Amino acid sequence: MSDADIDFNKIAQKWQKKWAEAKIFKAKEDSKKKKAYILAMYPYPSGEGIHMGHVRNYAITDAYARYKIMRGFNVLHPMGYDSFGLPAENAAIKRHINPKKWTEANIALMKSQQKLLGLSYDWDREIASHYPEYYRWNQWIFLKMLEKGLAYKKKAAANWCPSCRTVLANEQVHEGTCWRCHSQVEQKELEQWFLKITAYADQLLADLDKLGNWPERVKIMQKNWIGKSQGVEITFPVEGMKKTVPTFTTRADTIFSVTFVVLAPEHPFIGELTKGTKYEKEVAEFVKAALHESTIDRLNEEKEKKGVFTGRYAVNPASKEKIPIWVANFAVMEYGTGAVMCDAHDKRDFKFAKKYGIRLKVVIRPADKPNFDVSQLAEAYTEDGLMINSGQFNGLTNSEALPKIAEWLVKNKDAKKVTNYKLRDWLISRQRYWGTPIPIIYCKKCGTVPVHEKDLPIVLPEPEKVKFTGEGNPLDRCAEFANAKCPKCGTAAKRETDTMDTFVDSSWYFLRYCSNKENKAPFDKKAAEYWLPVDQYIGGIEHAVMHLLYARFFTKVLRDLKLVDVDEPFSNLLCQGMVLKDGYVMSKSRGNVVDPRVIIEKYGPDTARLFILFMAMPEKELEWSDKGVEGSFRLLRKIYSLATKKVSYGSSKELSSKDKHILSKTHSTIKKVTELVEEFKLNAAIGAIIELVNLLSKYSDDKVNKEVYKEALNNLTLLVSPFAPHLAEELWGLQKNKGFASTQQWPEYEEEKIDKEAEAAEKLIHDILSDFETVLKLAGIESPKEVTLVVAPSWKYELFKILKEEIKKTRDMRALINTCLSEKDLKTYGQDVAKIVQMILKDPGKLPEILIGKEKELEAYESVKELIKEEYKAMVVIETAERSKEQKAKQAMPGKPAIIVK
RNA sequence: GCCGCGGUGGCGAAACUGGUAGCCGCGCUUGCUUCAGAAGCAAGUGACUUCACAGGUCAUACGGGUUCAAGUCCCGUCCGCGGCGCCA
Repeated sequence: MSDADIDFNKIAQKWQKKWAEAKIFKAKEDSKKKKAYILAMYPYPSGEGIHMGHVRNYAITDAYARYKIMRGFNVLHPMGYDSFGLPAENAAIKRHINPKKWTEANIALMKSQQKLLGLSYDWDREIASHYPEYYRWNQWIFLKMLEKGLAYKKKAAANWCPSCRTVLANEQVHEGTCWRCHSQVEQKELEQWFLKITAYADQLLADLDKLGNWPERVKIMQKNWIGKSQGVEITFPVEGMKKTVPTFTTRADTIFSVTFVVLAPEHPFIGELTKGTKYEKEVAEFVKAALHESTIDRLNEEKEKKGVFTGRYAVNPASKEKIPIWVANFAVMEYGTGAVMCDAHDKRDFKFAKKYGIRLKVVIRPADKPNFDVSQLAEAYTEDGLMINSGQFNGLTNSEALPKIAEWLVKNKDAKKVTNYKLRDWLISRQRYWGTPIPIIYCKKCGTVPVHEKDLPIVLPEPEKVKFTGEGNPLDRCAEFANAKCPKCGTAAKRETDTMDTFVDSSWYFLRYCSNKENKAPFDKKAAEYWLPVDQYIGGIEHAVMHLLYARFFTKVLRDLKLVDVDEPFSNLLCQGMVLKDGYVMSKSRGNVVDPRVIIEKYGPDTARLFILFMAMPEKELEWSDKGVEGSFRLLRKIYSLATKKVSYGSSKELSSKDKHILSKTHSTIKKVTELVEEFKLNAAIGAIIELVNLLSKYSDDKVNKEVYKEALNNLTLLVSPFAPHLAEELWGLQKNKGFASTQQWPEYEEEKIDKEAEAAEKLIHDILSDFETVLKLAGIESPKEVTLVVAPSWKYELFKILKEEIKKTRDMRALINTCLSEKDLKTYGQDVAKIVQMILKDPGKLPEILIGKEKELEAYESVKELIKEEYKAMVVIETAERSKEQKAKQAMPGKPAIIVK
């Protein structure tokens, strides 16, 4: 069969069918087997189907899952769809498409593409979050949280388009205007539901330490997101009012420097402070304008800091000075108390004070500048130093003073110790149709009443009954849905029409896979106990904080509800780098999506998988290009033809050096690939496989030993299986093996068969011979009578190899140099390795014994000698290496290697 | 802006705890094979220097520093990507 006849797609279809028939990827709880739960983040079913980023995610996950299967694990490797979300509703609004049908068509599309790839999913466990059987459990968990006091309602701001009378997602706001009507977007306060993730802030922080196999960067991001800080809340009495303004600070050492206080524009005191004063109007106008800006904008340090004086003064509890109270856009209500004490040792405060001519005062000076004054400063002094202008604390360093001042303020009842977090409670209300209805009923008599558990699920009305105009929340206008009876008193009442953030869906879906058909609970407890935690979770780095933090939070809540017995959901995490196209993440809006089907149709799924894996290390970001995809295809074809090639084997029972080389390479490759897969360096694992393939194809005409060659091919097939499973199955069959390659035992390497020197020697022989043949050609000699080989060992290479080993052993370069060189030389040449190497190169006679490792090489030269003798019937003389001779030899035969033919 | 990550040949990229920078692949060059093309096989391929070999010089975004030794560690700058709480 010629190569052109291989139809990789046909092979793929054949084996996909066989796998499905034999149900080899069906996962079943089995307490006798060690389990491995391998999970790729479930995708949002986009209208574009899957793109190369998905292929990367699935190829990585599948390779690992298949590897684990071959390692004898009971593997759970499921797939599902994160099928609620805004795009479906946008499609409904813009193009009048039924969001449910749209979503389900997208799922069908994605699934068909995933099936093309031949992934080892247990499709019987498929889930989708828009199924009522799924989201009823979102509602159930919500009710449990409500019981526990972990769900509550409060006012919060949302983007509001006044002309569409609707809430907008950040995504729907373009440069401050509505995506549809381009009206100016406002911030509007609405009553919304929150989940109390802050109750778990400490645990979420502390348990990061348990996640030893999470990428460090993800843990750091989560840590910063939680943003725990210890500090004090200092109370500033307002002059002339029976009122105090509390402010949070971690820098109590600067209290004597505090010369003004600023309030966030949302701060509830503002009205009261200015009521009836001449400042009232100006402040109100400022507040109104400031509230149009988003929080990110306001915190942006480059953005202009703006503020307005309230006309009121507070008293600094430490210095007793009268200090002005301002309102400023850089203060935010969400952090601390919404009020900031400002001083000369903070960049932002300093700039603000300069701008508005507010008095500043320094309390920390550099140790070397005794006469330090605020007038000398162009910007804030934020370094450490000695305390000045701070009463009894003068002379201390500021880090010494900090706890003392805090203590003193607490003792005087001007402050209390508090722990502050940047983490805020999770706002889950969305004013949209395509999400999980929040199971709450509002009754005029009974107030806010949770839906009865037995009445779950609260099912969304069919899309046909809902109008998607882009105005307001469609559910509000659907009387059939919105009208309900109060679960308590039975009178007419209104249903909550907000739906849940889709991050709720994805916060526990990994549990649902354990028992996706369970209908009495979110999941079967026993099954979850068996499968959890997820042993390997794989997904994009873009989920480093939100999804991964919410899922951890849910797991802890479910643990406290005694539903699961783990603290953490994902014991190992791999964040794959993103696949970019033209510098950006692939997305429809950018129009840079690459459909994998183009590659699959042309080359088959194995090529597509192999190629994306081979392109880069999984963690690294990747700029997509299909340049080189041919290379992966060629590799598969090469493996195929290698496995189907008729080889005439040698008859000798003795293993030749080539056989030894093959044997060693086979086992060293098994070792390497195994280690690399464990480390997820899949690109390098494929590289190692390529080396073995190249070697086998090089030797396949050389009368190799049958057993050795067959063993190599069999092992190669198994090593290839996680990466190109269809091809592996095909070859497994052709090699007359039974069963599926996919379920075979992963090959074990035998250390004693690995002989690095045999591998190196073979390479050397090969190199010399090919050089020799080239020289013959160049010289126009057909049958030489006498051949002199002048062998120049590569000292530099040897030297560095040995030096490297020695350094590793001794960890002391100097000691090593001393054993190699005399004191005089050391002085002359310094301690630069390169120079030493040069010196040694110039005078090989000086080489210390450790540098001489020629024995194996000599053996190789002997082999060359034998081969030449056999082939050319010539007499062969070997002259070992003096550098001068090497050079002479090279000069005698310019352009080519150190071989002289007589 | 803040948090995190990255910047290495013509291209995708390797490099263990600092120790020969560029594994493997693509592309390219030359040769073999072929009626021809495709495919395949063999050799070469960071840049500069040199008739050429040997050799040398310079190279991991930029500028400094630590070290016998830096892609790797430290400081600063520039550029790119992700996240920043209603995209998922």
